[in-house]
Amino acid sequence: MVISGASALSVRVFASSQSWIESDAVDQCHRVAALDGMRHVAGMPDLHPGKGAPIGAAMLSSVLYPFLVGSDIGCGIAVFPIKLKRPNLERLAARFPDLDRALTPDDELWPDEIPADHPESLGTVGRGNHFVELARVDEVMQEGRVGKGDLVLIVHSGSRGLGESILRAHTEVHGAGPAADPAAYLEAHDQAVRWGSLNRRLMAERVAHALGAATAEPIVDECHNFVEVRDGLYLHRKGAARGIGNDVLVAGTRGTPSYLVAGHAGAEANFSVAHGAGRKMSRSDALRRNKAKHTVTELRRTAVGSLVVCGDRQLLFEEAPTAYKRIEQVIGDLVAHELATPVAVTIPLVTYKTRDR
DNA sequence: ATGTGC
Repeated sequence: MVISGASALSVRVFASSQSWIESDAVDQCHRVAALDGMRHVAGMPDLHPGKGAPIGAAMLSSVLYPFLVGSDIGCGIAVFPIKLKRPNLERLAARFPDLDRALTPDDELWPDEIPADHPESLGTVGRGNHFVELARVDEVMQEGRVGKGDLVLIVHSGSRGLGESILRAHTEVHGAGPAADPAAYLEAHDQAVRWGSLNRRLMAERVAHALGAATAEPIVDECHNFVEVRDGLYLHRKGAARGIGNDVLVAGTRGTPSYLVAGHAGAEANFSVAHGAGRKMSRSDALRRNKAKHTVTELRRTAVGSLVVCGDRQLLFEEAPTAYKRIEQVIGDLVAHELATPVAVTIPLVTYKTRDR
């Protein structure tokens, strides 16, 4: 849908009529489009309402607005090839390391240099929709990246407390207003982006090491919460990855497939692709409805046979597959709008959310 | 989303 008129608001949502997009999220896109300096708002097929700003949107503006990126600056998804001899799911799930415990300088994996001099919570996954997943490549549509049957680690996490502190420092003074000193914000932002990427790599190394496997360079590592300077304008991405010749892992849920796609989005889509299935229910709705619908046992052993490591019952209900849209629909919309082409499908084997207790 | 808010 293209909505523009006397107000010159430019909003486009890349979703078919069959895709459920909450009107609150579209309203948020229009409010963002009315901000000073805003040129164009592109909603991805996983668009859903966020706190103030929509999630699953790329927003191009001559003015830099930190709140459009949000607190988890540098959040993204990386994919690491991993080789295991004979994957026994129960045994592997039990061997996952404690990713709620931060690395310390005593750890073998402790890096020589840490962006932003922020050693706190390094190597931890966080909460919410973050996860580390061992998955198997189930189908290959385009050769050259992964092969059918290959195992991968999918790491979805961000900059933890660092990005939050960067946004808070801005918000305390300027609220939802523009960055008073864009260069200073961008410098801190860039460090959070590097910190997030390092964090994902460290988690992959922690897991691979615990599972007795070798680590490899990621085949994909794309942020979906960041701002990019493009032709002198600020392209804010909030739950929207770059999709300009690069591959992106579009995450399904803890119980459904994920898709590796090749992005080829243009200006109308603000050069972006979706980052996941997108929430269909708010966390509170998901908690209430899924408590009535599922047992903990069901959610810990999913419909595709995967195991979910999650010692937090509430998080398990909030993150249940039924709280999300169908990933096939999101991918279908990306394809229909020529934003991306599927490369491979992965099926979860073991997903780590938070330590078992 | 968050060394988590009232």
